[in-house]
Amino acid sequence: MGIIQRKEREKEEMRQLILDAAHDLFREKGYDGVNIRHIAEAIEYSPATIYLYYKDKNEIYYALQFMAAAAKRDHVAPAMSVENPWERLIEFGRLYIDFGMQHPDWYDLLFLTRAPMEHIENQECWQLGLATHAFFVETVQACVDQRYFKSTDTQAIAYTLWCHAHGLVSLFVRERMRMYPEDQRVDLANRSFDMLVKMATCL
Amino acid sequence: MGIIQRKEREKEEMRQLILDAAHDLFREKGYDGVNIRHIAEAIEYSPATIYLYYKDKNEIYYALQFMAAAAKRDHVAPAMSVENPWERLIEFGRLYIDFGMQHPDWYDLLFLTRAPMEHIENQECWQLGLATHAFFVETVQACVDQRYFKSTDTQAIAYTLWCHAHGLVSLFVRERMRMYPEDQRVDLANRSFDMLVKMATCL
DNA sequence: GCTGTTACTAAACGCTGTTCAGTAAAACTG
DNA sequence: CAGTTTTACTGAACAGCGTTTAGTAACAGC
Repeated sequence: MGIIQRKEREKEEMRQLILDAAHDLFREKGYDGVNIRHIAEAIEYSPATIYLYYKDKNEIYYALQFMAAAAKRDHVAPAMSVENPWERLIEFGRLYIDFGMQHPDWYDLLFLTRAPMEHIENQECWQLGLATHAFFVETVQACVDQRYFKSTDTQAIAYTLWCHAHGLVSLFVRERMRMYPEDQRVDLANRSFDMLVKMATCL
Repeated sequence: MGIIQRKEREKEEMRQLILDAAHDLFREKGYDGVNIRHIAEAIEYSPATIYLYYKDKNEIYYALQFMAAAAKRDHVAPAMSVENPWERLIEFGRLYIDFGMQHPDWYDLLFLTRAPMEHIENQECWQLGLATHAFFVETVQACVDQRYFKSTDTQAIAYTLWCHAHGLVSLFVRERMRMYPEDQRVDLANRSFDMLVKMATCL
């Protein structure tokens, strides 16, 4: 009676096949450049077949968003092992920005896409993001506890730092830094990060 | 020989008619919800007529982007008359964020839309944005000159402040603040702004 | 071997942005 | 005013999109 199990497995493999193809195409052409027919062609099935495994295009987006969230978690993971909370916070911020700069499309998907957010909050992707965010807030809390800040408003401190990092990456990702020569942009971003670290010390 | 002038004028009026209709529709339904046929219906012309006045949909977007830039300039204009550079800077930041919160669709269009940026840099909209940005940088420079900051890296200071404000607004606009209860979001944004002002004092 | 289920697809639908051939009015010319 | 050209506009179409449906061929169970 292993047929049902086999079918189940094949179904899951097919879902993964679609996702992998979508992922590859996305890295090549960006999100806007990919459509269902492209994905279908890549896996050598008809477009209609896709809809037997994913309700609609959004569901594929959500799955990719989850992959992006996992990639981000892995990228910032090294920061978690830093003992000192202050240094951990700095390393976390540095890696967060580094992730956004190196994977603008994923960052876009996670934080800038206008995809319908209503249906996403109970999903794995959002949970994963929340977990990373919780780790971030906990690190800020540890810094507050150890008197690295004058302020004790953990929530506001965390949000302020996040605003800076997110603003930095998204201005870069969405190309709103054009008033600065291209070869200065990364340097400016680095100086800005250092500056925020200094600012934070007297917060 | 006033016919040519009249035709010229009528052509300009038609362009404005299209733009006004697009603007109204956009405020109602958001950018994604508006298409050429909607605009055509609103002005009671056929869709093809639109293309006699605007090369393509992007050109209409650019024109709307210009309107958004003008609206933003007008919104932050009161800050320009503040004498003291430090207070001017704070007021400018406050109004910038206020604009983003009150007109998320316009802010989106100006700073978050993935519209092709290549063709925009020589246009009025970009010039307008540059002018506002220049005013911002000049204000930071005035603060630097009057020793409001310890640092003298005007560029990095300006960019850091912009990152924070932009991050704050865009997290709000693109609904990535869902981990905070809705009624706390504005308050958190305010606390974060106050915090950044404090941080900046010891920069 | 027959029957019902499953996996898949060709073709279509309705929606986009955009183009083009055709038309009727307006402007120019004599 | 009559004849010609130029202008302003449109209906119908095209290609590309996400998605649905009717139908088919292979498979599973008896």
